[in-house]
This record gives sequence, structure tokens and C-alpha cells, in this order.
Amino acid sequence: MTGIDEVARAAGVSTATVSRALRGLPNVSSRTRDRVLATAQELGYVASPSAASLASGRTRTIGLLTPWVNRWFFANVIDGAERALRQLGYDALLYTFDLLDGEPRRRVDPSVLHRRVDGIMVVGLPLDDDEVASLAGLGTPLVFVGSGPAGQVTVRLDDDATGRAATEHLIGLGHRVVGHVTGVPDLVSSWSPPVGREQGYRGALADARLEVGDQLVVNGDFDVEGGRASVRELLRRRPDVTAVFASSDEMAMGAILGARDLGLTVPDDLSVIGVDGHDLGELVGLTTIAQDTLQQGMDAATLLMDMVAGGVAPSVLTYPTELLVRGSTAPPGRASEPVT
Amino acid sequence: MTGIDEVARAAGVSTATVSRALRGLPNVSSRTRDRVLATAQELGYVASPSAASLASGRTRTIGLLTPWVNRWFFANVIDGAERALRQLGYDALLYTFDLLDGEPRRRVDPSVLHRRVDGIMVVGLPLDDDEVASLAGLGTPLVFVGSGPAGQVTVRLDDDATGRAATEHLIGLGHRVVGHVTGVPDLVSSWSPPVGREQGYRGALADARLEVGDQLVVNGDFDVEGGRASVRELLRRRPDVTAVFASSDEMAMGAILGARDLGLTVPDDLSVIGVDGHDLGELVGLTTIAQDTLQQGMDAATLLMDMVAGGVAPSVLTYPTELLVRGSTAPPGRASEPVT
DNA sequence: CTGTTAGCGCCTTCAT
DNA sequence: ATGAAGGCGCTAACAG
Repeated sequence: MTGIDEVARAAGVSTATVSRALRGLPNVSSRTRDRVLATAQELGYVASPSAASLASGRTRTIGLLTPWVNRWFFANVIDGAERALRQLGYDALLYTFDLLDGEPRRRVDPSVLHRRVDGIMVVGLPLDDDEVASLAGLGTPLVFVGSGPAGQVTVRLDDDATGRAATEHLIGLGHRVVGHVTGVPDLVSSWSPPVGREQGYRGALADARLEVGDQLVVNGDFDVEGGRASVRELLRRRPDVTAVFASSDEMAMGAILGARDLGLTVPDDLSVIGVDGHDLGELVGLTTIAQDTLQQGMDAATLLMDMVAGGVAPSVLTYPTELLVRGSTAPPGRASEPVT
Repeated sequence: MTGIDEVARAAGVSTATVSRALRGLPNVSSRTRDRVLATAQELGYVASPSAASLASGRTRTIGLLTPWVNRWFFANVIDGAERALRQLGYDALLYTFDLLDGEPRRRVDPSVLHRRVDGIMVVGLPLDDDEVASLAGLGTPLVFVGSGPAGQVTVRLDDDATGRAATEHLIGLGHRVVGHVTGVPDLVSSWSPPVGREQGYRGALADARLEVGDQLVVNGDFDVEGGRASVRELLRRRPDVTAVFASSDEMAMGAILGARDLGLTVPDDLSVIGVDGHDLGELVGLTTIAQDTLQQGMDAATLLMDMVAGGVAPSVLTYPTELLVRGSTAPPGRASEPVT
């Protein structure tokens, strides 16, 4: 393999000059630079990343920590992030931490990131205080997407407002008994999106002087099957529920399937609203609170690279959402008509 | 930062021994190993990946090349791959190559992988011969998922059989004019999955002595919107089409949306079948040819790591598929009844 | 603007 | 089973 010294010899300069020329640093005459670039090209020289990292202490790599890549929100944020990173020549290292209901997930071990990345992006992964502290202790710039602990740079929605908006939409339609399908109940972290959305849900109900209770809240594991099962459970507990607010579109679509399983019609028998703006939501006319996940990924990555370069990032970047009314929500129908 | 020499000093051994002990190599007495492990732990020592890579020439990192991470097939394969990799302590570096209709995609530049990864996994990315050659020229083990060029290790479906099965299902139901929604038309590569599936489609039609023609084939860009638009185009060209085979479930679901846009009912006016087994297919009762993408990702990663370790991989691993009949396909209905 | 010279932190022969 | 020592290939001061 051609090394920097061969290029140096061929171009008749020192390795230092080759290094400078190739990285576009100043203090190289343009004639020299051109010659170096040409010979490097000719020899097919490509610098060894390990050697460069070892010598410089920088890796031009960002660590992406996320529970899953095959869920809509996560896949889109990661896609956006990867694009922004690529644009500035950064690589993305992927680390998933399967979040399963019941058993505790694999904990984040900061040592694997140690000296391996210049920055860390945590996407939708609720971490406990120790994990956050250990990541922060790495001394590496850190950005959270989806939600993050207080004091950390975070790109997110206003989850409380999102939960409120969704719930108020249902209340406005006339619903009085509104159920909620939340995401994975994370016992260690108090700042995951579903937590904020549930707060908003409860707040909206309380403001409207409607019933709020644990009985009306079920876990949907943040996926389709979970949402499906949750509606069954919800209606078992409370057959008088006429509307459901799900914390993600995937769960909302699952809820629609679950309603169908029970022979219920959406929205006549049950209104369903989700959060995300999933591409397939229109398939079932899903009413939702839409967000721009791709943009969040790109912005978070850009922020992170700024921080790596020594910039100071705003601590919280809150994204707008938009209520997208389609056909899955409507005023309570015949099924809930008071028996006269 | 603690280096290997500090651990060596603290444990009273040489750095060579520390290195051996920490990596579980033989020729270290268990007493010494324990002591080294303990002191390393105590000092919070973690080896520098760049230094290790530079010295050893191995990175314990795999490059994942894919067009997108936010499409069902790709996200699932990547999720599976990442799990398998992590299990053996490998990291996954993500590289996306946005495949857009019309403009040529960014070409794969092997130099960015140079000395950066121990293995390369190409997921659903059709490459031209030069790209394949340059990747292979890296001397790094290479695995293709979804489809790959002849002579390369590939994990895939039998696309021809898949296209055939889907088309025969429609023919068996009595359809005589069957349209096809294919994926991105890649002009440079002859071996992408949609190509094989289209062949199977044409073969099945030919065998049944039914019309086969370019007029019946439209491109759906492999996404929901593309599928949606394609059905409009297809029916504009041929209003007598009664069934559509789409090369992916996302396009098939788009096709269902497109049919609805035109006021058509599925399956009464138009039967639709896809390929994948998408989680949300049930939402619209999508009939499909299902495949296990997660497993393909895991197996491909495992294969690749075997190859990195010097093993020899079987050249093609063909996965089974399963016809999943739901409600989106049915015998041709009233709309196509011959006018009497 | 360019060259010299130390490292960066670990792995890996080769001895012992 | 362990140690000594020479790289791995590049970057970054420091001179000049």
C-alpha cells in the first residue's frame, strides 16, 4: 500500500507538506499543492484513517445510538443525520440498543465509544442518569434527538404540547372517555417522548375536567403489534372508550387493526390519532400530529459537527408539529350514543 | 488517558503481556491474566481503537452500503446485520447512497473504505461493474444482500421465482391483463431485485400465453408515492388492467392509494400484490410474498465475519419466500366484466 | 512556505 | 510464559 512517504518522494517534498496539501491546510504554495495532489492521485494514495486518528486524536466519526433502525422515527432521523454527516466527510457508526418490554435493555457502555468517535448522537434512547453522566464524561460532544436530559443539547418536539394538541382534538370532537397508548415504559428515565406526551394528554383531560386515570393508559411497545394489543386491553378495561391517542403512528395504526379485530369501525366506533406523520398513515386515513424527522436528523448532525469543531450549540431546539386531520377521528358515533 | 504502559507498570508486567491478556490470547498464565484484567479495570483502561488498528491492520468494523435506511427492506436488513455484528464485537459504519429516479446516484468510492473496514456489506444497492471491481479490489471481504453480481457472495431471494409466484397468483385468480410496478430503473446494473422480479413476471405471463409488454410495466421508485403515481399512469395507458404486481410492499400500498384516488376499489376493481411482508401490510389486507429480512441481515453479517476470519463463504444463499394471501387480491370483479 | 523530528498507543515478532 | 524493541502511517510542533 502506498504511504505518505512514497507520495512525498515522488513529488519531491516532505511528508509534512504532503499531509498539509492533501488536507487543504494553509501554508502550501498552490504549485506545490497541485503537484502533490496530482502525484497522490496518480499513485492512488489514500491516507490511513487509523494512522491519522492516532496522530491527530480526531476520528471524523460520529456515534449514533438508537434503540432500533427499523422503526419509522428512528430510521428517518438516522437517514437525515447520515446525509448531513456525509456532506462534511464524517462517518456514522451505528449502535442499537434493543428496547424490549419487560427485560432491561443493554446498558450503554461508554468505553466502546472511547477514542472511537468525535461526537455522539443519541436518537430516541431514554438513558438513565448514570449513562448520561458516563457519556458526558467521555468529553465528547453529545446531542440528543427526540428528547434528552436537562442540560444537554437536544433536538426535539414539545411533547407536552403534542400530547395536548392530540387530546384536545379528540375532546373538541366531543369525546369524553379518551384512552392513551403510550410507548415503552422506561423505568429508569424520566424524559422519553412518550412520558411528555402522556403528560400533555393528562393535562388536556384535566383542563377539560374529564376523567384521567391509569386505567385509560396502556403500553403499546412503540410498534404495530403493541398498538394492536393495547386497544384490546384498553377496551376490555373500559368499553366506554370512544377515542384513543397513540404516542406514535405505528401504534396508532396497530390500534386501528386492534379495533377491527374487535369488529369496531374507525372512526364510527373509535377515533384514533397518532404522532409522526408516517408515510403510510394515509393508507388508513390516520389523523396525526406530523413532525419532520429527516430535518431533525440533519439538524442534530449539523449541530453536533459544529460542537466538534468547537462551536457552542443552543441547548434545546424545539421543532414545530402540525395537526393533520384525516379520517380516523370523528365525533363519537352510534356505538357511544347514550342509551335513551 | 491511561495507556497500556500504565497498566503494565501497575500490574508489574510488560505491555506485550497486557496486550495478550486483554485480548484473550494464549500464552498468558491465568494468574497473570487475572491480575492484568483487574488492574486494567481499576485504572479504567480502554485500548485506543486507532492505535490497535494501526498496529494490527484490523479495524473490527464493517461497512454497510445501502441506498436508504428509511425503507422497510433496508432498515430491517441493517437492523439484523447490526445485531449480529455487535454480538461478535464488530462495529457498523453506515454509508447511504440515495437512489433517486432520474439523476445518477453518487458513485461508490472505495477509497473511503480503504483501511477503514474489515468487511463490506452491500445492501440492496445495484452497482455497476466498475464499482464492484473497485470494491473487490480493496481486498476486503464483500457480501451482497438483496442481490449481487455473479461470482460474489450474495444473500438473496430467488427473484425470478418471486415474480413468477406473485404473477401466477394473479393469473390463477383469473386475471388476464396484469400490470407491473417495478423499482428504480437502474441503467447501470443488471442484477437488482426488481429486474429479476420483472423477469419472473414476464415469464409467468408468457407461460400463460398472456400479453407481456412494456406498456404494462411502470416504475414506482420503490416508495409509496411512486407506487401511487404508477397506478395512475398504468391505468391511463391501459384501462383494462385488473391486477397489479408491485415489486415491493411499499409500492403496492402506494398502488392501493392510487387506485383509491381513481375511485377504484381493491380488490373488486383492481387486485394488488406486493413483495416483502411489511408490518403494515395487514392494515390494507395486502397480499404479498413475504421474506425474512432481519434474518437475511443477520446471516449476511455472520457470513461476512466468517470471511473476515478467513473462512470461505458459500457463494449464494437463497432465502425462502411465502405467499401471504390477504384481501387485496381476488378474481377480477365487475369493473372488468366483459360488457354483454 | 517547507523540512525535521518526535511522538500518537498499540501489536508483534523475536528472544529468553 | 514473558519481555524488549521495532514498527504501523500519519500529524504537529518547531525550525528554518
